[in-house]
Amino acid sequence: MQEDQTYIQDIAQHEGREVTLKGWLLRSTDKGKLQFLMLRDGTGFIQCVVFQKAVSPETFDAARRVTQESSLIVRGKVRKEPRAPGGYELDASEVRIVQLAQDYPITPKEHGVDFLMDRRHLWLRSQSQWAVMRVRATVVRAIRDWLDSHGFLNLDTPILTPTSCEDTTTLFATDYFGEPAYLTQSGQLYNEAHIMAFGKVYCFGPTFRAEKSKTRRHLMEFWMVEPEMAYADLDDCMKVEEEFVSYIVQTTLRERAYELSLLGRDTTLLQNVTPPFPRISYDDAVKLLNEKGVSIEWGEDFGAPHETALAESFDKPVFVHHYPAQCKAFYMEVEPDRPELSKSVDLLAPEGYGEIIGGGERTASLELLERRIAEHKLKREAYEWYLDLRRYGSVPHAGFGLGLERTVAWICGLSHIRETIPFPRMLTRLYP
RNA sequence: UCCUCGGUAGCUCAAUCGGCAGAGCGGCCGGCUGUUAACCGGUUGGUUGUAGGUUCGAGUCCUGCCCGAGGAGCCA
Repeated sequence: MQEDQTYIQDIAQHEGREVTLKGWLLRSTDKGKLQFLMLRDGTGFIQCVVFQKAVSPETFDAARRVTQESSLIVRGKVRKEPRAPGGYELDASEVRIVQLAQDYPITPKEHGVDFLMDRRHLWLRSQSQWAVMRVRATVVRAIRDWLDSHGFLNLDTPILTPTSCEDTTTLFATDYFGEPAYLTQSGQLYNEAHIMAFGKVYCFGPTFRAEKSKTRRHLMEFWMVEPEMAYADLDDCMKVEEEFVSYIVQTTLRERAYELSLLGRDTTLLQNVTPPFPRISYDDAVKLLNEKGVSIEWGEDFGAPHETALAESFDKPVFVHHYPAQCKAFYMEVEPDRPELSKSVDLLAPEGYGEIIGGGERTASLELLERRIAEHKLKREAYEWYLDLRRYGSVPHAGFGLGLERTVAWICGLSHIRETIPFPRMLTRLYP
């Protein structure tokens, strides 16, 4: 039987007491007769101090020999220590090496992206990655908490699908007992079936896009939460989005302040993320961009430089609504007075993080949907079930998709999305 | 897919006009009772991505290929 273990996250409750910590060596400093061991156990970090005079020769020898990322068990007394990182220190009485690691490749010094990505399974042990993953987990929980407590039923959608949800992007194909099947790129269409049965729903899972995108904002496999609401319009959609995103950001700021500080994140702008968010129409956004010298023609979709320039004009996430219908998916509702506009809305994050949400009102009209499917040259027979949703009790409805990794990158202030998921799937990387 | 930049020690990089392959870190040995990516002394460490070519001589110049990074398009 394993002996009792204390977790570093609870260390303050054990001040003055003898505890056993089990973990790995993050780094150490050899001062001769004094050894500093920075121990991590997955829940946190603590410095263990080993004085030669205070311990057995075996323990001191173990403390002197232990290498970076060796697994070890340390017994000692918890002491408040302002000189130590974290404020607490362990006066070690016993150090036992579980396994002595040889030549751990990731040193505390600088490394290149390729080197680290090749060793992603080890890189995850570093402090910065530990902080990011804990933020990610909190963002996931905040997403579920908010939706669960606002009447949304979690109902997941299939990952293997017979057709595309949107016509614009590329699909990963696989063999389904002799038939082609595709990895989902959105749960959207199935969500629309769900709301007609359950009212307000969300799906939350991995989605796949075989786009040959090689940017700081793209992964081939990413996680998306997609809420969808029956009897909701574009305005309802924006209200939900701003409450939802504000809750996610404020919860993370409150619960992950330590992790964000490890990442060196300046949270000043994040404190600002409270409802309401500014709203700008596509028409006005085009005008604003041209005034700012970022030229764009009406009817073009925004690229990364446009999104960045727009977001720079506001100190909060900003809604851009009523994009030209030609820029958006076939199922988008159109504005009755101006049928060239879709009732769509994107949410652009500040600081150049770009679009974190895309969504809007879906068309309730069978006739418009049939026309759009034909215009987009989609296989009509694949969408018969979807058209049924308009035949039997069609209602106005709206929803959106929030990209988890982009949201985490924004909150953490990361320059690339690849660090926001444990094992990113990128254009040229499927390993490890 | 396109544009730009890059590939030299385990890592991060340097190498002048084409002329002896270098440094810091890491590792190893030694020293140090307050280190935070410690410091001090010593030591170890090379098929210069790859295949050709030019040259008395190529890390350096030329051509093909491979790999990576940044950006674009597309999107969350």
